[in-house]
Amino acid sequence: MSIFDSSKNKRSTLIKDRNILQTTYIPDQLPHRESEISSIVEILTPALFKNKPSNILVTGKTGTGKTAVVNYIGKELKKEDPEERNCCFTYVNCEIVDNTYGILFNISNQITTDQNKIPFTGWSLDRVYDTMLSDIEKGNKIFIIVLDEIDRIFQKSGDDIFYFLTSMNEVLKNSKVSIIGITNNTKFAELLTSKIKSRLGEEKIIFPPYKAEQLQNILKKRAELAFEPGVLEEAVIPYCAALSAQDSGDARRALDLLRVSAEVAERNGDAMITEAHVMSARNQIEKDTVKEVIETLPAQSKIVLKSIIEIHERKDTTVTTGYVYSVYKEMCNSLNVNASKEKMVANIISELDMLGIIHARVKSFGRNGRTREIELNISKDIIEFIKKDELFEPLLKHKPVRQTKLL
DNA sequence: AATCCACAGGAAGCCCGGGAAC
DNA sequence: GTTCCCGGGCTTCCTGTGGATT
Repeated sequence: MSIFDSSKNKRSTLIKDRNILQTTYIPDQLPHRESEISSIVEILTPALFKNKPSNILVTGKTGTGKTAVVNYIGKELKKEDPEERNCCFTYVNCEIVDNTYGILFNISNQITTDQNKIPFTGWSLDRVYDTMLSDIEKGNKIFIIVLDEIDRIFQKSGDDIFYFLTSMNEVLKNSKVSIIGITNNTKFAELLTSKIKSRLGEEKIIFPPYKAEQLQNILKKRAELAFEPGVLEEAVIPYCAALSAQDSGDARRALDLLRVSAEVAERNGDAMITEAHVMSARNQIEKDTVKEVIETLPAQSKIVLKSIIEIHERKDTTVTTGYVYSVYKEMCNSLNVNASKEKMVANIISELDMLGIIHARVKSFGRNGRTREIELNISKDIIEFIKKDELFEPLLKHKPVRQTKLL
């Protein structure tokens, strides 16, 4: 008898292969990205003949298939040149490693085959540069280096790595280096110095967001592989696609929606996935993201939010900035936290508004001044969720103690 | 039309912690 | 270890504003 038994027995009857619905899965075909693929392939083809392709900057919003397309091309490139005689494809995600050393370490360890690898830490950057340079030279081929989420490095470590990587070719004789930068920040190019901008962005490929019908095709392809036949109600995929297209055109989110819908159906023990499941999946996803946003809010913001909730529950008055501030100050007192000034609280209120947690609009009350009228924009169970935050535990504990004292 | 309330919202300065340079 | 510098959080200061009231 194992604690997993009962759960194991009611294992999925709907989903055949869960992996396919994960966002990390790279499919064999990437529908509606044919033109992007062929432009990148065209740019990269010289690499197969040991000529240096132009550097490419790939931009587009999240979930438009940038990473998938580039990795797919990488896979195909390897098929064309299985022994990596003429070109070698290297992928680094800069979100995970975001300092210059880490990136060089990562690239060079993918490139070098032999023993003298760069250690995880300890060398000076110059030595890493030199080692890498000679490794690349020794390779005697074209190195295509993909830097995903390229804007991350820039934020943390500036642009010296770009400078290094792009200027390598001036020194190299046998080998050459091409860079493919991927970013979802459309303004990324503007942040770079003009010299690097022109080097890095020799070619620019922009990935537009998917339209509803394109999302539909993508989902359909995945669903055929992932689900048992006949478990999807006909309207489910169009519905998922429409919802996602109207939000963002983000294929990742569309897939998440489909996957969570299936999970909801499974948990209910239903034999088919229906529109209703999609609806509740959507609610759940939204709730989860809101929860996460709230959970990661700084303490001050949480206290402001809690103040707003408290006033809101008094029901008798409208919530205004001044009112919030007075409640906020009291609460800081009882929590033993030092309170910020009015302006700060006003800023936090604006922030909460931008996050969509509250709805604040400026309204004039005539002689009674001009201030923001604040409404909550979250559901009841999320309000309960905030109240349970560990930050406010002292408040819960204090009240009963005081009461017993009074008695 | 003028007044006045209770802030909004922008600019500038202060302070503190962390990392780099010495 | 000390100093310097930088960035970001926060405060201070200031001007602006819509509309009920006078």
